[in-house]
Amino acid sequence: MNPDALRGHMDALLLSVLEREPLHGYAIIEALQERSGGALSVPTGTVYPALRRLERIGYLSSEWATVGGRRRRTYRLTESGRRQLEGERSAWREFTGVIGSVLRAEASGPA
Amino acid sequence: MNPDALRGHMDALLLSVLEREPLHGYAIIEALQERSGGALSVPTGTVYPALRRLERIGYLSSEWATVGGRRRRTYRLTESGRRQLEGERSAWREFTGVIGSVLRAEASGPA
DNA sequence: TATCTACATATAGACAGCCTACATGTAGAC
DNA sequence: GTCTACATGTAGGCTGTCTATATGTAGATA
Repeated sequence: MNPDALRGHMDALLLSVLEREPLHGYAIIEALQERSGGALSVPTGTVYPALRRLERIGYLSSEWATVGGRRRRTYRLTESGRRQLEGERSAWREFTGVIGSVLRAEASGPA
Repeated sequence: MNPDALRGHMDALLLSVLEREPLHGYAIIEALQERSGGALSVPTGTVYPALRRLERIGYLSSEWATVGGRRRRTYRLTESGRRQLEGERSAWREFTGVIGSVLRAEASGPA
């Protein structure tokens, strides 16, 4: 998967994976991998800064927890983040529709 | 349309629009707009450098023409570009499949 | 005990590509 | 004379993803 292709869609992925339940960064990476059938390997250097950015914007909130001696920062969707996720979903549908319409235009041409 | 979303898909759009026939930059911009139902307004500062990049890579070739007193640089797909377009199309299908699978995962969760 | 792997977070700096803004020029309409 | 459409191009900004690196715990295994 070309990294550049993810540009602008990372937010949607992260918000989406947090829709069901709060998760910490490491678990988010695993969840993305799992949900994508192994196709998405998002590096930590992408995920952690992105989560902080989303928190700064107000789409996520976080709190520290210690589990088994290890420190985790658990992120949770805010109300604003939940609304944003809806927006991301419809933006995704529009995006795929638009690009798809260009890519699918038959080589034979219109009437 | 969020500009960042186009990242990494510009090549596919440009190659696709040139599949049918050679076009010059200005006409490519109009074709993108038309094929997308008006949704895609790609600025010249994006298109012209991208076309040059694609030519440098070898996916496009170009030649100057003068029509009605105006100079045009007409771009045409090379054989390599045609193969690349096939690759871009399958990459697009994979991309939408992967992102879609993450975004569509039901909030109710698996068994 | 030492070492390795999985778990867990974080930052600095590189990199790439899309964008805004600007520059330049012709043709034709009004 | 001015305005719009046509037509190409570059410089520099911006931003987000990536690579590489740093740090540290827990548990398995030799």
